[in-house]
Amino acid sequence: MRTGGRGAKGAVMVDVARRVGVSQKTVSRVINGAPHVRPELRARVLAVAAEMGYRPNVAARALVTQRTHVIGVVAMGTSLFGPASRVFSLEHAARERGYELALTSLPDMSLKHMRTAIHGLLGRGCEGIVLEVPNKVVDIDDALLGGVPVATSVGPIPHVSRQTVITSDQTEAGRLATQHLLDLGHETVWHIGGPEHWHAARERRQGWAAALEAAKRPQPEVLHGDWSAKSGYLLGLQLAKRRDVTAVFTANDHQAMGLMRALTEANRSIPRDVSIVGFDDVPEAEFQIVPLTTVRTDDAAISHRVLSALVALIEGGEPGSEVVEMSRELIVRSSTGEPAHRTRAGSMSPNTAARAPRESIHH
Amino acid sequence: MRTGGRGAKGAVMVDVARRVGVSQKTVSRVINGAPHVRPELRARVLAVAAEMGYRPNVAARALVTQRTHVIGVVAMGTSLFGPASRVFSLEHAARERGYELALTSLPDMSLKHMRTAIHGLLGRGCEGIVLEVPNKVVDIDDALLGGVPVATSVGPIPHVSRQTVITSDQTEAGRLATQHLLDLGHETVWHIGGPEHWHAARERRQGWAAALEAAKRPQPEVLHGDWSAKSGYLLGLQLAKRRDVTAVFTANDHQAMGLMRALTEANRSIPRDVSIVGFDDVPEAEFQIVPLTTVRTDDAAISHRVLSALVALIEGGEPGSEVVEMSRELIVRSSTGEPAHRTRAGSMSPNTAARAPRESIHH
DNA sequence: TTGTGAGGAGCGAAGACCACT
DNA sequence: TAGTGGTCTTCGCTCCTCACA
Repeated sequence: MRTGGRGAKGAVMVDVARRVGVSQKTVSRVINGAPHVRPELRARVLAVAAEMGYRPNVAARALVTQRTHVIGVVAMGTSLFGPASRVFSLEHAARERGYELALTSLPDMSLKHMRTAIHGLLGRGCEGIVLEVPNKVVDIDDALLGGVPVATSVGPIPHVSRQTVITSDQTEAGRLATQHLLDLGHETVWHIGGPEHWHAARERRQGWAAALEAAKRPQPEVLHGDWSAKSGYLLGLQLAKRRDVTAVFTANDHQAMGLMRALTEANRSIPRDVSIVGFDDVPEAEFQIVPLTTVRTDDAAISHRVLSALVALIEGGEPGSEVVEMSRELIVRSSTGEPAHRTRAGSMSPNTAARAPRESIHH
Repeated sequence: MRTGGRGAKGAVMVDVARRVGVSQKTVSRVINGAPHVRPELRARVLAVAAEMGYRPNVAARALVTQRTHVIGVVAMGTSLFGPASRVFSLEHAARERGYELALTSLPDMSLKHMRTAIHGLLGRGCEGIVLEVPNKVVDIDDALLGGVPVATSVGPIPHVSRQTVITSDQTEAGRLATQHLLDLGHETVWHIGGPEHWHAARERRQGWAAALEAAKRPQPEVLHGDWSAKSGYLLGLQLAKRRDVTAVFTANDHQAMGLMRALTEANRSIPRDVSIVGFDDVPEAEFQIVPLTTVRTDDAAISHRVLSALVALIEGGEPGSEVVEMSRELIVRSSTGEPAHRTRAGSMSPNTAARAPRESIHH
């Protein structure tokens, strides 16, 4: 067997070695850029390898080096904008560092699925795991992990020792959004939050609460959505009934869209009757019928940090936690304005929503 | 060495075998569910394996079986709704069949990146490739692929012999959208298409053209966006200037959103002055300030078909092409209505856009 | 003969160690 | 003594062959 060609299966190192007339080890050295090979020989080996279409066998290499360079990702709600774009950021970050991702997306957050997912990832030989699921639903421990490290930005995972938690201070971003509304003159700000088991939802809510507290304003009861536009709409119908609601901060843009719909349906105009601030700055936020004021954060940077931290753990670093100052920027568009009673004289137009935006749109 | 425990690295088959007092081969049989093992012995082996936290080494297995069960995916524009959700559908489909995905997302569509991506995937030992990029920018050939099969729903890839193309008739969906507008009484329908190198964009446009042709209506010049809300907005500004535009079919929902914004900015109301049909039925389409009429297709089903086709090729099937009847459904909401001149008597309200929707929203 | 099990040979590459210049 | 390059072994597992009830 193995008479050189071996059909469609592709050449292996020995084949290249024989063809060049050197040992397999020498080819190995060339392929891995190891020293102690004359430049001319190196070039010849490379040439022959390319000519034969040689491609190193990852399995063989992984077997002997005990390294797979695979990083597992457990994600959820991947049809959502946030989670989806984070996965792709992770993918890029991993590639840059010579790792690849093994993705598992969970249909729901049952604990059983979680464990199965982790188990599967471990079975694939991944050397570290990134969790992109609500940390409250993660039920794993050191025994299950078998020493594989974890990194995440969703908050600390209980019962896992080798982990690094990246905390991206979203509180400040939530505070920023709320403060903007207070600055405009609103007496207080309502909040449509995300699911409480999501770390990001809790932080944004905390930021909102902090801003109100600092300004000594009453804190209305929080309404909790599920990130979807529909939940924003349903909760928005409730808010629309209350005449004392003049400003709302929603935990993400899609909920804000639903809210805008609900308010419109109740004949409350935006921003004359109610001002709205979203979160995420999804690409279409700027192009809503009422362009949405929102907070833009640098999610990709966080993903990169998470991946760096994980790689550090894999390569022998110490577990720990880092608080990362997440860049955030308030993008003011047309969905926010002063409360009606303060500008009553100037804006009696029946159709504020359809007016030209305050901010020109950039191309 | 290898004195049973071997520290944190986990047990291997021999360890389990020794512990049970059988040969390593017997453990192998048990793990792989092979016959010729007494039930009691099987149970004991399983118990000990679990107790020791034994996990098969995928690299070793792959090395000897020459199978990796990895499927490569080359995706693009993954922050877009369509591509992102397709990737996750593929992931589920793959898992069901015992395969896993290796994802590569391209930052842009340079040919160089394409080749690098394929090369990387092949280097990882993937047994098949799914292309989720515009087929026009794919520059690969049998030599590069080295016999690895390809499956895709983006149209045939030149110079690749082992491929199966799943054609999901989106033409019909485009026709449906256009016909709806014609049925409402619009003289003709304008079209904001997607990038022409995307197969889906071409098909949707063709459907639009076919509907107009069948009805013997004039075909306005097509405007081409890039799937983004911003492009819909910019092109929409042009359409807004023309008083003869009463109906527009956009190739996706996000472009439709931009268009709605542009029309609103130009003080044209939706649907009184202009009716709009989108495509995709993204979750937030229903909750826009003017709920969007759109076409919903079963993308996930197509992804499953693509994956099935690829697995068939991997496991020895014949290349070919399948035309799949893609299920589609027109979701009529508030962004479409009869043209103004036909209902002039009844709807002189200055603010049609903000009125309650025609369709009640389901919970 | 039919289960049931053990023993040995690789899979493809990398590392330790040795042997030439 | 450096620099070069070759030999032999090993990684963990599956398949093939063969020995025993």
